[in-house]
Amino acid sequence: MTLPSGFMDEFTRATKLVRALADAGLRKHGLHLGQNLVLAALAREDGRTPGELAATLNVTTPTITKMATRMAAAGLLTRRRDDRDNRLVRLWLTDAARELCQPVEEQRRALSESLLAGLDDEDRARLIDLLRRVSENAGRLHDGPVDHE
Amino acid sequence: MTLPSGFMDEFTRATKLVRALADAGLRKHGLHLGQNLVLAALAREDGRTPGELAATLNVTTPTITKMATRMAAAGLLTRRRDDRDNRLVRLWLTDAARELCQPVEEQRRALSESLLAGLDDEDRARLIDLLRRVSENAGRLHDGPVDHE
DNA sequence: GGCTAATCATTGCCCGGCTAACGTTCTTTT
DNA sequence: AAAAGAACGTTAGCCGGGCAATGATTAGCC
Repeated sequence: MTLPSGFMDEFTRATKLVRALADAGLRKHGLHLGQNLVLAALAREDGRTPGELAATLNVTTPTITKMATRMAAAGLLTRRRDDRDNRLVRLWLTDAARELCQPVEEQRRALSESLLAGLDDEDRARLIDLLRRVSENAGRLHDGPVDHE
Repeated sequence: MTLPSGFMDEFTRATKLVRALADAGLRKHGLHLGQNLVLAALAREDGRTPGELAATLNVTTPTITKMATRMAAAGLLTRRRDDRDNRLVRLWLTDAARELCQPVEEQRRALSESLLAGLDDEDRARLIDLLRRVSENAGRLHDGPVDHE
């Protein structure tokens, strides 16, 4: 009974702090938090559609389109409609964006390392495993409860 | 080398899922995500100022004032200026809000339990401890790097 | 006492997330 | 072939987060 709902408290606290740090780190490269994800996804496979990106990033399509608009304005990507299916829009990274990938990834790795400072390999593996199990539980709750009321 | 930056990935994934579930849960009580925190803080001590709330919730003051505006519109709290110091604004929960406290807290506890399903007490304690250590690392990084460049 | 400083809250604008409504463009069906 | 349907992306509007600038009020220092 020493932890009534201590998990939620500690979790939200951690997310806020980590989020702030990630944002600060990205900002140094002229990126905003979240654009990181689009960058990485497109780096792995260029020319994806907003819908595809949204699915792989676990966000909604409107989130992607708005981010794409800002990133296009920032010269990070270009929009082009698909030739065969004119409903589709394909997003392509610019050279400028592609040059950001590596430093951003490095910065991300460094942040991860800093956050895990003091944890040995066993602790890290355990933390990741526990987070994964929480996510799995969350995923189950997502689909399951279509709701009684 | 099996986890290049697996922590960040798994962490952001977990935060998104947990956030979504918490939001859905709150929504059933007519609350929005985040108002929960204001509610709990005011329940513990009513009549606090936006600045105080912001400090305890680790959020900026504008975030609180905007949330206060919405919550006031929703009939959850009332604004009143301090008599002695007219700069200060004090926020007071309405009876309606106070009646939400317990069910919301219960719902929060239930969510926590669901998320931790399958984890024994030892795992839970470990997870919370690991999160705390991550937060501590993050906190240190927050103050420390006043930045070299 | 009066002028300057510091302290609050608020407002405005940005980013990221959501849902809902809309307009286009294929696909299917008939 | 034409009409109904499905699949996409975009827009609009909300909430929660941030920062910067404004305005009001108090505290401090002449």
